Amino acid sequence: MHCGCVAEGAPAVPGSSWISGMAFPDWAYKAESSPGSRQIQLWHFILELLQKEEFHHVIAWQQGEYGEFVIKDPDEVARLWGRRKCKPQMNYDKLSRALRYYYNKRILHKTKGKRFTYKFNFSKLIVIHHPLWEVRAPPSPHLLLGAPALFRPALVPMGMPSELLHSMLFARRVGQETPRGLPEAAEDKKGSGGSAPRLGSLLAPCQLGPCCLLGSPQDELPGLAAFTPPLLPALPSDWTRLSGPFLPPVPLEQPFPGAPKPDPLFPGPGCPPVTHHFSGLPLLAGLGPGAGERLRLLSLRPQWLEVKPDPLMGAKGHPSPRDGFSSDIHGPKTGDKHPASPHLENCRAVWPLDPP
DNA sequence: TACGGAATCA
DNA sequence: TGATTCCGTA
Repeated sequence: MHCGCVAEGAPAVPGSSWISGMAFPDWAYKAESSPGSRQIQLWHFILELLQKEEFHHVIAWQQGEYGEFVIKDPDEVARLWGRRKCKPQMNYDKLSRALRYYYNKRILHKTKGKRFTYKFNFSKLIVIHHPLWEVRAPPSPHLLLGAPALFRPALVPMGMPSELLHSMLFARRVGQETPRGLPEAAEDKKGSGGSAPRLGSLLAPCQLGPCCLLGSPQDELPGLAAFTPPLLPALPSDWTRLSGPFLPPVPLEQPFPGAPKPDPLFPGPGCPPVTHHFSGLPLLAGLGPGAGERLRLLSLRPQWLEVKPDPLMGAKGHPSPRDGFSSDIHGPKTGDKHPASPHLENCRAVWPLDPP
């Protein structure tokens, strides 16, 4: 599908739920799952709408419920989605069918009893796509999403509260801009393939594909490979044990030379053909209220590292087998053979695809 | 309103 | 693979 679509500037609305500093990983655009196609996925589109203040009248986060959102105007959301996908016949019935497919994937679930209300399972979104992160890059806590060590499954038990992970994801509210970029990974169902998605793939001029971005100033990012984060002091190898802020201070928004200007939000009527080359840097959504503040509380030894019984997990903190991977909790492999470097271009993360 | 099967498409 | 479309059922 090709659309001559577009992005528009992000709402620079103070106090809005917009949280930048968050990047969607490549798998959000099914680069690996659908070779040759990098169309936006519905759940991501939903996130995009949610992060935009101007769409809060049609869809918005449910106050007090992390990851839960309400479609206030189903028809309008469907219309927007149809517009994005150049499917003028789209309606809520069809859109909701697509949403229901996310139930099985546990990306989303329905909030029973609440009309047009769904809830994201952020831990699934992030973790299930990265079941065996093996990072060949130094742990870089200042690169929240570029710090796979923080998100390797071993550190993110499936029982980890979604809202906590959610909080971790939206780092900007900590008050610091963080170079963004979430490592790519294969779809959870793709076990083989041998592809090794890497951090640092370049963004194309159209980051989400013209069709795929609502846009924001933060969207004006070059590829990670082209982005050199500010130099930061090397961390001690046992930084994960340290207490203190979850993220070291990082200078605010870096200028990104050559970054494309945001485009209009949606494709024109003709939906002209466009080649999509998004490689993983659109911004991840907004979030529920208070998450940013919660993030402040995160330390380098987050509470969830302490194994707690979880309804979804066994008493030992293991997830049910259907979660597909071990939840063994151990610290990040620091040190390894890779010299620490604050430069993203040195942060080539390679992880195997999902286990069978 | 919500769910999910089935066929189909790109 | 991720929808899209249609439809029967609850």
